[in-house]
Amino acid sequence: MVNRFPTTGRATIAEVAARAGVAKSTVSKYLSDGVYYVSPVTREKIRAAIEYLDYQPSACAQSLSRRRSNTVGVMVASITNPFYPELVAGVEEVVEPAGYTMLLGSSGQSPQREADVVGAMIKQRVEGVVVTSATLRDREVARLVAAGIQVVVASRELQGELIADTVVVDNRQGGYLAAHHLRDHGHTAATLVTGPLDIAAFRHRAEGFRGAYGERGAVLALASSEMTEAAGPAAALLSGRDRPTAVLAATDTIALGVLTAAATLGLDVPRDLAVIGFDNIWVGQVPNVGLTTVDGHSRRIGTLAAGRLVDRIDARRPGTAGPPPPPERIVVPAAIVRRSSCGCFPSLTTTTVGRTTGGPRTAVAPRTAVAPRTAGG
Amino acid sequence: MVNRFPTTGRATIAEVAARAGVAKSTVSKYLSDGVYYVSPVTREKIRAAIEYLDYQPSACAQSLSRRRSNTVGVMVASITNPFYPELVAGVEEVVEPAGYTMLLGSSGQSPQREADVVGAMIKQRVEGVVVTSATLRDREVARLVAAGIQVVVASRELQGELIADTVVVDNRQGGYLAAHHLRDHGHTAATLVTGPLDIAAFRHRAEGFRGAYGERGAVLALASSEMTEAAGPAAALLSGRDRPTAVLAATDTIALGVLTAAATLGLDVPRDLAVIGFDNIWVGQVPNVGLTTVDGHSRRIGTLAAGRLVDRIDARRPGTAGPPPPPERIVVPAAIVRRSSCGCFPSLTTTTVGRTTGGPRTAVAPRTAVAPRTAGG
DNA sequence: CTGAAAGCGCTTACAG
DNA sequence: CTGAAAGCGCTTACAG
Repeated sequence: MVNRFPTTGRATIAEVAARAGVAKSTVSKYLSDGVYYVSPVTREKIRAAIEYLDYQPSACAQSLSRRRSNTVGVMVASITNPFYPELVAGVEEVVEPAGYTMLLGSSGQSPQREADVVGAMIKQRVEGVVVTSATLRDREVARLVAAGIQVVVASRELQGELIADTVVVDNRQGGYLAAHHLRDHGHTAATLVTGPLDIAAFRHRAEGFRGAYGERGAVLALASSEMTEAAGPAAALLSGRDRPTAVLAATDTIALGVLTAAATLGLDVPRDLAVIGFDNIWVGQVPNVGLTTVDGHSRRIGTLAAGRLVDRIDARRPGTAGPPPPPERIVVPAAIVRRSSCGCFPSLTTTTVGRTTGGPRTAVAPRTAVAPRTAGG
Repeated sequence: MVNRFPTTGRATIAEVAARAGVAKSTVSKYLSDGVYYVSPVTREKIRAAIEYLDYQPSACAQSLSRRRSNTVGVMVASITNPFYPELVAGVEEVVEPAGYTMLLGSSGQSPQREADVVGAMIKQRVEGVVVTSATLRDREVARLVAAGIQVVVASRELQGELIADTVVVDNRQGGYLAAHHLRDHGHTAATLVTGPLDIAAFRHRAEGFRGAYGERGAVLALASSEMTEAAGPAAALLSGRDRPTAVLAATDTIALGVLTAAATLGLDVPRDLAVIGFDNIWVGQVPNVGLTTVDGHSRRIGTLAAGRLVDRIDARRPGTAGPPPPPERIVVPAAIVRRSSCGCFPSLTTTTVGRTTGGPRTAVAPRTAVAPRTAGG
C-alpha cells in the first residue's frame, strides 16, 4: 500500500537502512548501542546515513515493539498551586536521567477530570505515576494499580488500605512542632485555620496541633486553602473581641490569607498576632512576608517518590526474581523554618528580614530578647 | 511467535474482538465513534466486551497507525520559576480540550539540556510545541521546524528571522508605562535593574524605560533575574550616597530582590524608594509585598500561543487547501497593576493592603493625596 | 557479523 | 453492515 500521508520528511529506519546499504535490523542493532555487535565499517555507514537524514527513531514505534513506554506520569491538582512545581521538579530530577519521559496531568478539583487524567495515563501506557492530587479518590489509584501501573502517592494519604507506596512529610509532628513553637512564644491558646478535615494531611496537622494545645486549641476548618478564599474567614476570626493571639495555618497559602486579614484589620504581625504556616513555599521568604512555617520538603518528597517509582518499575522487569516488596509508607521528618511572623524576629513591619532557613532546631529565642538579624545578598 | 512479555493484563483490541465475536476492524470502527456505521446489536456486544475487559486502546498504537501523535510539547526553562506555571496552565487549558496530550520539558539554563529536550520532542513526534525558555537558541527552534513540527514561541523573541509564530507582551510599552508611572510619582530620575540585555525581552523593557527617562535613566544589568541573585547588587546600588529614589525592575523576582535589599538597608518602600516590577506573578499581591508591576499576561499568552498552535496543526492536515499562513508576531498590550510599592498607596509597612488589580488605566494618583484602600475577603 | 521474518496494537482502504 | 489484509516504524529471536 502506498503511503498516502507522506510525513513531513521524518526519516524512517527503512530509509536509513536503504541509504546505508544494510538491513533495518542492522540499523536497529546499531541503535541499541552496544547490545549487539556491529562491525566498524557497517557502523560508519549507518552513522553517516543517520546524520544525513537527521534520523531520530520514533518513540512510539519503539514503545510498541519493546512493550514498554519509558514514560511516567505525574498527577497534580493544579500546577499553579505553588506547592507543586517544586515537587514536580523533584520528580523530574530523578525520572529524566533514568531515561523516562514525563507526562504531566492536572486534575483540578473535579472527580471527572481526575478520572479523565487517569484514563489518559492508562491510554499512554505510562509505566508508573506519582499521584499528588490531594483529593484523588482511592478508586482512581486502584484503577491505575489494576492497569498494571506502578504508583506512588506523594504528599497525600490513601484513605483505605495501603495499596501503593506513600511518601509524606510527618504532618502530625509538623503540626505539633509549630504549635509548640507558638506556646514557647508565650501563647497559651491558639487557633488552627485549616483546609477541609476530610483530607488526611489536614487531619494529621490538626492532631499535632491539638497534641500541643489540647483544649486551648481552637480549630477553624475552611472549604478551600487558597489565599483569597482564606482571607475572608480569617478576617472574621480576627475581628472578634476574643480574637486569638496566635494562628497556625495548615498551609502557607492559608497563612497568607491570614496575613492579608491581619493587614486589613490593622493588626501587627507578630506583635498583635503570631502566624505560622505549613509547606514552606518560596513566597514565605520574601521580605515583608517573613513567614515562619513548617517545611513540607516538597522537592525531597518528589525525588523520594520518583526514586521509589523507578525502583518498582525496574523490579517488575522480567527476570527479576521474587515478588515485589509490599507498599511502604515513607515519612519525612518535619522541620520548622523560623522567620519573623512567629515572633522570633521583631516585626514584619520593621526593616528586618527574617532568616531564610531555620533548620530542624526547635529551641526558640525568647519572645522579647532577640536582636534583629539582617539578611540579603 | 509467542508473546514472551505478557503484559499486565491490559487487553488488546484482538481480545475485545474475540470476546465480542467480531473482527478487530469492527471493534476499531466502533471505537471511531460515529465515523463508521456499526449495527446496534454488534455495538452492544462490543460495548460489553470492552467493559468486561476494561479495554482502553493504546495511544501509541493509534499514533503509529494514524500517523499522528495527538501530542504537543511545552518547553519551559524551569517549572519552579513562578512565571511559567500560569503560562503552562494557559496552554493546557486550550490544548487538553482539543484532545492533545501535553508533554512538559524543562530545559534549565543549559544549551545541552535544551538540545536534549528538543530531541525528546522530536522522538515523541509531538505535533507542535510551545517554546518559552528565555534562552533557547534559534537553531533549536529551527530544528523543530525542520522536523515538521509546528512551533509557537511564547513570551520570548526569535533572534533572527521570524521562523515561527511569536506571542509576547508589549515589553517596550510595558517598560514605558512603568517608567512613566514613576515619573508621574515625581521621580525625575530612576534606575532600571534588569536581567541580561542579550535577552530581547529585557532589551525591549529597557528601551521603554529609556523612552520615558532618557538620560535620566540609569541601567543596571544583572547576570540573573533570580530574587536571591538580585538582592546583592541591589543592595550595592542602594547603599551609595546618590542612590536612586525609584527603581524599575525588569522582572518581579528582581523587584523582590530589590525589596529585600531595601529592607536590609532600612529603606522604607515606597517612601524612600519606589519600586515597580514586571510580570505580575501572584506573589506581588501578597500583603506586605504589594508590588506594583506590569502585567505580563502569562496565562493569556499561554492560551493565545496554544490556540495558534492548534490552528496550525489543523491547517496542516491533508485536504486543507493552500499553503500555511506566514509566521506572525502577536503582541499583547501591557497594563500596569498598581499596588503600594510605587507610592500609589501610602506604605508597605502600614497595614494597608494594595489593590490587587489595577486594570489598564495609566492615570495615577498624585503622590501624596491618596486615601488608603483596604482589600481582603 | 548480518539479514529475513514475525510481531507489537492499532487503522484504513478495499471487498463483499 | 462486516471482515481480511496491509501497513504504521520499530525490535527481537532465529538462522546463517
